[in-house]
Amino acid sequence: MPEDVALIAPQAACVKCPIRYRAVCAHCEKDELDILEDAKVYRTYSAGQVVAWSGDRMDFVASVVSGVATLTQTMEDGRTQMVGLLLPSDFLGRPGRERVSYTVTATTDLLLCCFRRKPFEQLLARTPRLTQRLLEMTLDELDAAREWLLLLGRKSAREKIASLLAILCRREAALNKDVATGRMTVLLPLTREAMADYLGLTLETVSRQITALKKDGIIDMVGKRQINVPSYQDLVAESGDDADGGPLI
Amino acid sequence: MPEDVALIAPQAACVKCPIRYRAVCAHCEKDELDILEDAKVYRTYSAGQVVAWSGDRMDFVASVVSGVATLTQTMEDGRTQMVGLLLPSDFLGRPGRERVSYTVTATTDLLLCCFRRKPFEQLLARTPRLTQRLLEMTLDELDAAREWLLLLGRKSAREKIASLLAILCRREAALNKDVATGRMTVLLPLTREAMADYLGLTLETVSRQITALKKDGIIDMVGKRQINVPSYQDLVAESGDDADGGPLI
DNA sequence: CGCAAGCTTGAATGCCTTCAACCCCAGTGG
DNA sequence: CCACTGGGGTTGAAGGCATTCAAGCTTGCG
Repeated sequence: MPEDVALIAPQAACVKCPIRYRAVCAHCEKDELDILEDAKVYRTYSAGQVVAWSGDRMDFVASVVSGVATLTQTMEDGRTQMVGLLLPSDFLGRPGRERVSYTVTATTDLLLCCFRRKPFEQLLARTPRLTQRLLEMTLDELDAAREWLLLLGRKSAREKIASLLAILCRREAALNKDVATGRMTVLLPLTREAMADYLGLTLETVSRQITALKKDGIIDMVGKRQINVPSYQDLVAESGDDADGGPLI
Repeated sequence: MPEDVALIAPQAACVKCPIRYRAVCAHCEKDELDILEDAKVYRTYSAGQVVAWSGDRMDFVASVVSGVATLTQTMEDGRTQMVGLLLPSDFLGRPGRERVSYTVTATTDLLLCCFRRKPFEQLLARTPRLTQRLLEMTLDELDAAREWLLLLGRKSAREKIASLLAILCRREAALNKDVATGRMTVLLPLTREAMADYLGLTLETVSRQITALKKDGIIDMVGKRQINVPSYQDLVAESGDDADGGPLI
């Protein structure tokens, strides 16, 4: 099998799914879940693999079950900006649109729970609960994008790095139904270059600022990818956000 | 009446509304429209007025009928980033959230078609068409936010200005169910400072780059606010986007 | 008229980028 | 076994683009 084709993985039952209550299917009842169960296919991608190129047809939408994927936009001269960071339970694809607008890349090994687009759209049309959940998730993503606009538009390189690490801490904590605080540790799912594309910086600047945060005791590292945060609050203080940093409810 | 309280304006019938087929109510049937008709109240704000401060309770959601509003985020030290630009037919507010996350400001005289939040949420819950329309609009806004991320993260000051003007040209054309091309003219709904907040620049840089585009014949101006674009294509060429620049469908 | 808000222009500074060299380390094959 | 290789990462020096600070202009309006 060619390396650039996704593997179809054996699939687990929805009721045992680790993202059962956080993904687009969160509020589905038994009968709706049965329909999704029949329509779904698991696919796996390995770190670095491109899931779809901008402009490609994509005949499925999906939930991220495990791993991390990014959405990126590239200008003609090669400048690249990440515009989406998809973590477990996040939704990939836009119902009603058959071509993807952004290049989708697996930055770690990735497991997607895929639904063929047409059947999924039909189910959407007759399952208000599903539409409502997707709306809720899209609104959350819009809020996240707006935080990101502030980061890109107004924050210094140091604040950008601290913000990204704080975001990863919060997502990590949320996975365990917890709240970020005190001592934390994060495994970076991104290369320095991907971090730079997220933050609108160069990879050299990312590297320098990580070194600076390390020197100042805000973080320390085990290898290149594991980051220990002695105090989440101190990290947030470096991010330029106000104390809680959490979204309003 | 104190200046900072919105005026309640006399309201027109929904069937004669200029945004009838583009706003959140676009796909509503007669009976659904009747409910909205009863629940709606028009409010007007004058240019510069704040509609709601970040963190305020807002007991209504609304459609922009005419005029322009912005959503902005401000850091503790005063750095400000615009995170939303609401033009006619755009939706304001988030169902399910009683406090606003961003400061909402009228940058021109503004007419809002307001719905009390609770009744609107109830209608949403039992009117799938309304939810679907709101989902569609939110997805469009997310796409726009992602274009914006590229702009803030990777474009030069000159490209940023050209991009903003091109966006305004496109929105202007869309109002007339048209497509931007050739000679265009835009009335800037934003001060230089608001443009700077949109673009992640200082107002001085905005001013300098507008002067530069003028000098290069990409635009010319009548007063400070009316911008003539001799060639929309030339403007887009300055924006760094590829030729069509339009979103994929 | 005179003021203030919005805007323009100039000069100096600084942050981040660019270009370049080098390090680290895991995987590979002689 | 170990030299080789290449991807990912770090560090240094120089330069550029946008910011900062400052002054002056334009225009609408009380």
